Amino acid sequence: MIDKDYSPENIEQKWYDFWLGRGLFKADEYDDTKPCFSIVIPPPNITGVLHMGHALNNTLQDILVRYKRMDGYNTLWMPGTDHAGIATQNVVERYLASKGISRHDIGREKFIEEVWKWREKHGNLIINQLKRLGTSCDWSRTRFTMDEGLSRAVRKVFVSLYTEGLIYRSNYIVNWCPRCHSALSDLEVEHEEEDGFLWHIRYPFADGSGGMVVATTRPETMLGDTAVAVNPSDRRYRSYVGKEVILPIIGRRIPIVSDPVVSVDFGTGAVKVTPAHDLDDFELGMRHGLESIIIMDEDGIMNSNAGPYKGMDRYECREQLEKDLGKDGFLVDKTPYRVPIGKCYRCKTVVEPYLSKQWFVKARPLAEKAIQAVEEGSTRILPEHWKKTYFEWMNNIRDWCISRQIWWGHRIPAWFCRDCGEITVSEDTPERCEHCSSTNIYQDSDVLDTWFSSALWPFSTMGWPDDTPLLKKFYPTDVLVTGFDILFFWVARMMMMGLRFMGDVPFRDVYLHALVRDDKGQKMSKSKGNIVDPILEMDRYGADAFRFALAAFAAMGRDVKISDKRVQGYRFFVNKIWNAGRYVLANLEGFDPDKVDKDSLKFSYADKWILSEMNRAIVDARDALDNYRFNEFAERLYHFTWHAFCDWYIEFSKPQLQGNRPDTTRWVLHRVLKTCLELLHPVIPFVTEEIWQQLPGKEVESIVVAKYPVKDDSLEFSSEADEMDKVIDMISAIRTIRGETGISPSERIDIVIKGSSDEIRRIVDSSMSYIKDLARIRDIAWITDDKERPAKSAFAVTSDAEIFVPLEGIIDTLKELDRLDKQIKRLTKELEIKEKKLSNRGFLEKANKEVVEEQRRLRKDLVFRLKRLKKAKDLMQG
RNA sequence: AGGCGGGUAGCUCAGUGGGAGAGCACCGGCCUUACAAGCCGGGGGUCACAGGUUCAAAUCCUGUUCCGCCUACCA
Repeated sequence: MIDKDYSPENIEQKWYDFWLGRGLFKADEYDDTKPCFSIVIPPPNITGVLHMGHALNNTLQDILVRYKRMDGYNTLWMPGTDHAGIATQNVVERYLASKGISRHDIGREKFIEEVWKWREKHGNLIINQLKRLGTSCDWSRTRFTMDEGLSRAVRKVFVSLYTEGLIYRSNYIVNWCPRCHSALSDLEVEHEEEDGFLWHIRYPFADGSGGMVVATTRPETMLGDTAVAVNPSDRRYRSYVGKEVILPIIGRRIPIVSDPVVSVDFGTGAVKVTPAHDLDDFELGMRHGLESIIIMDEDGIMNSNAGPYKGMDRYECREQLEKDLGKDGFLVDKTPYRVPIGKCYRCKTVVEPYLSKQWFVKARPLAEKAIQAVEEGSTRILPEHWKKTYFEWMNNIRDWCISRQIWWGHRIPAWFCRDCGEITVSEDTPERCEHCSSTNIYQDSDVLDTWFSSALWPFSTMGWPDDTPLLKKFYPTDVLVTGFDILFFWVARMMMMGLRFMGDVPFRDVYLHALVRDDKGQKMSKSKGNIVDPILEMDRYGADAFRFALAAFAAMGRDVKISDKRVQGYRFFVNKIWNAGRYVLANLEGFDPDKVDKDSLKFSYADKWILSEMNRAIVDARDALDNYRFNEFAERLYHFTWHAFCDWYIEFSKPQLQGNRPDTTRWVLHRVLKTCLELLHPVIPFVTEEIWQQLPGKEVESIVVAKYPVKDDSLEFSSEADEMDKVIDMISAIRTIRGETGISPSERIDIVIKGSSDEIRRIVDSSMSYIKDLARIRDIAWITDDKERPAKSAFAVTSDAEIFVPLEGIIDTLKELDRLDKQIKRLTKELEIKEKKLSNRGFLEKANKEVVEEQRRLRKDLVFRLKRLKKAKDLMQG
């Protein structure tokens, strides 16, 4: 027997340990008897702490994996973590700083050691939090992007792409974070607009004949200007092209060039050109053969090219420069302006476009196949509308800057020769330059973008570049479940790398879920203070309720809005399951389903009804999961479990257990509860296991590996189920009368029924006990003639019967008339709509026959009920 | 600038051609031995707005408007 009260903390850890102990989450690459299903986890950062995004992401994956595992698949859910270069380096630097140490104090090697130490100590936090959620990963295979095997994959990929010319090193404008001290890829920059200014600065002509005014949002960059550009079609400036201006303060003579990229109508129509500090300017500079002058260092401090501003921070320089320009009369205007700002997505520092030598991946050739794969449907992107976004980005893809000027990460396998200056790229550490054989070589100090190794995740985790049995069996994976925010960062790049190195897509489906927001739809953030902490939610309500809430809100393509209160709501559901379990178990003592001869069972109406409902729930649940409709899955089972099984069947079972076929009832209770638990297990793993373990008649050691329910045609009784629906309608109708006329629930009453057919009488007669029990009826009398209708009585009509509650003195006649009027009014309105529809010739001719038939049937029903209601009203007034 | 998503009950959202739904909140009645974390009953919506297609529109098309997000080199 299970405890009276449900408390998650008593069961969650227990069963998780049990599952791990039995190795139930393990995949078997040598098993050839089953179909396969595989997923790789989106690896969380080792610095990460479980947030709602992780919780949603992993809950959805776990639902799929548990479903497939139960459905007989050889299932691999590959777990692991990501080394998160910049983020981790930041964290460890902060930690060292608290002890008064900088990474430069201890040097690269020692620092890396410190990071590994840190990882040993803290890197498992998030993994443990995932376990708390109940995730059924094959933990024995846990990978880390910095593992030797994965590092080998990184080196191999780098070398082959380099050899093919798809990786190159070049001087280019990159997004530079002066705080992280590193280049960033385009994706790692967050764009937003801020209040700023547009400065108008006059550059005098070199020949002293006047000057021209340029507009800029970053005046300090003028120190690196090497030209002024105008649009060739701009009449105002046409004659100036070819002349020179003198750069104020610096005094450098720079040319005026013309280029179509310049907008005539922005600012003054003349733009200052700083090739070393702006992407457009750099490209313009290339076209016009302009010099690039770098004016600040890697910390954003002005260098000697900045003349008098050397040593100033870029913003300090901006202020001072503005003063100086004003003093010398060069500053013509300063107007407020919304300035687009790029910020480092890690530390929010304003990035500086910066000219430097970096490694790039030539993305376009790789993108082509990735585009094609989605076009052809080798990989499906769901929800579909993300396809367009994917294509949009892929079609306009730019080269990917992969070098980072930090220490923590995969060091670039390239060596420079001090003698000949050439580069040697090699998987293994080379002893000499492959160009001049000099031994005077040194390795590039940069590391690779973390996403470079993440891009290999679906196959590097399975042992690539070795040709492992795991790869053979489980690549490509079946589905990738991840947030849409890393569609480009990660999904697109895995597609490119998978196709290039495995010759096949990394996954058949990509299911992109939404972001988790608060209940007002706002993004969660620490500064807003609206964070919902998943660990706290699990502490309060249990992992089961928490998971169910996430699944129930995960409608495809919509944000997941969640609040503490909503999780609590589903805690009530889990509690409901718990209590249903208690009820069934209490009635199953001494019962062994294996000893029951199924053919000898004599199912009642109610039995047949719930078994048929069960079949429908099974079909719907499977259909929902097969199509990633998690919310439908959750809601469908919620409804079946609570409102079909608990609200109706368990109540039906009570009189049945007292009747003459208790064993049949037990069999049904057992069967339906077991099925409920198995259906729900993917989303509610713990409580389902706790109850399931106590059920008699288990075939396997755990619900984790129980067969996922399939529709059982031998338990399908649709016509009897329909008849039971009529009984349910009648019980509801009687309850409504009771509720609306204020008859005390404890009072048993007599009713009179006039059926519309012999059929209904037969049905009611054989369902008498249910009606009496659930509607609290003492006696049911039948009438066949309208003359027998009781005069002063409350009245209700269903599609099949009229129900009278003759309680003179107890019912208020006026109130009852009012009640009847309200119903008559409502049904009349409905009937009008039907009449209109059915008198429409176009409808009769063009609509489907079934639809017309259905409308006719509904009209007939309405006519019947209206007629009876009016009659009841007449009688009441009479 | 372009793209995408959304506007349905008081709140949060399902529903994508044929009778407007759920959960929560609200109102009324119940401690009926699985469950008061519960049971029974009830009220509540011009489906953003305007056109169009159709026998039929919350659903498809066009436009308007408001909100959110993403991409973009107008300094």
